[in-house]
Amino acid sequence: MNKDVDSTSSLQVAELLSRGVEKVIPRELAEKKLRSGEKLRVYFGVDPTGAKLHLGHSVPLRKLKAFVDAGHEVIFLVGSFTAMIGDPSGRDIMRIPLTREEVESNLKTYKEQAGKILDLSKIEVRYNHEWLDTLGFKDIVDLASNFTAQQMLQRDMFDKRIKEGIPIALHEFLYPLMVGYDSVVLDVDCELGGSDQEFNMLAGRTLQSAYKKRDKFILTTKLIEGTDGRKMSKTYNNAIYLEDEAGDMYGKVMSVNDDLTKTYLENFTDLDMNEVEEILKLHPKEAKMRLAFEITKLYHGEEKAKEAQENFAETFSKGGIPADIKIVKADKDTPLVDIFLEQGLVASKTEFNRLNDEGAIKEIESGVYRVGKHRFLRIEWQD
RNA sequence: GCGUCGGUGGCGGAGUGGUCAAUCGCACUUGGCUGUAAACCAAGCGACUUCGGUCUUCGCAGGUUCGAAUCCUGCCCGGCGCACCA
Repeated sequence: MNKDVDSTSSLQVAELLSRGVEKVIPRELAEKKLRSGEKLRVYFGVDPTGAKLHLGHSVPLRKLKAFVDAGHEVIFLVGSFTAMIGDPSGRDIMRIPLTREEVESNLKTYKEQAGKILDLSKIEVRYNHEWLDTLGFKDIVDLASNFTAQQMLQRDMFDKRIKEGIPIALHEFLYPLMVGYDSVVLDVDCELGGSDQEFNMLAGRTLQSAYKKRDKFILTTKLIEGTDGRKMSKTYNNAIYLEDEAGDMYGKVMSVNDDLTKTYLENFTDLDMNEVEEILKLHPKEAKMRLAFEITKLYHGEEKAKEAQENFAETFSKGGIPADIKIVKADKDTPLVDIFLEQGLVASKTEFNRLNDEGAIKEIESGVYRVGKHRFLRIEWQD
């Protein structure tokens, strides 16, 4: 049952602490704990906010998996209580608190997505409302006494908000206390999180050592750029989602800046770093195709990934017709505009006319239309 | 509560009675060049149109005016200051 931890070789420790990792605080403690050969208690906390997970989210999840694979005791903490409050980190406006019902439905979605990376059944799942629900005011005051107003105000986003006159609600200061208290209850050796969680995790470290005398180290994972080089985020429309179809996923990776191929290989695939180096010696396009293949394979399996690759080559390199092209039947008297509009290929008739003027609408073979780069439709005309 | 400033298109941010479907930047779309990369060049970016125009937009609701995003009234929302420390 209690199998030996097999991550004690320096090489494995180095990989655990470097790949996809932004910071390890404090480093010496992390190395000492990992080298000791003991099974560590590690946790990763997430507020189920209902977001669609993208590759950026996969970095900490994959790191968590690495800890599971190395034989450590891993806890997946659901911020069932904290999600109702909202994390101010990285936010320039106040977050709207969620209801418990929303949290529950979000969690379901989250688990489905995270399940693509992690086998959640192998992990202990906890919910922080278990202990945060019942905390009294006295306990909170006590927790708060471990921090100063200055520490809170120094945080970037608060500083920024003050300068820009955007409100900071008082409860937003409480968030780090709450997630910090999670550490106290769970009493762990290590906490994982995105780099935006550094402050919160450090607060947990302070509290845990004050209350439990166990010193944990924290490990933050890197923030990876999206397809256009900016931070991967829904708002920038540059994210590759875990739920993207194989073809889509492959295509999106192909549209990423060449400069990011290495970063993506390192952080989004399981390939050995030596192999990564080999791949990078290829022509940039070849390297990226390999990257797209590997990522697609991870989420859709080898077969789908191959199909996606072949389809991509056929459609875009040769200018052919995609294998999964949408087919509609239409009366031969129906104007093209109406069909396109109905099928969502264009947003309005005006847009249709505009695209048409620009030469963006082409009939690449009888009945097969291509709008712009990646909108296709096959129409079967009926008499 | 009082005072004060402000709410404009995905975002930032002009405009302060007509020439405003609304300058500009970013984002986005499309064409060119390509490797569906980047960079670069060009065009577009409310809807409908018989391409002449027409219609709906500038927090919400009314009003003034030949005419309002622009003026007035009321309402809603937000910032800041004051009210405690002084």
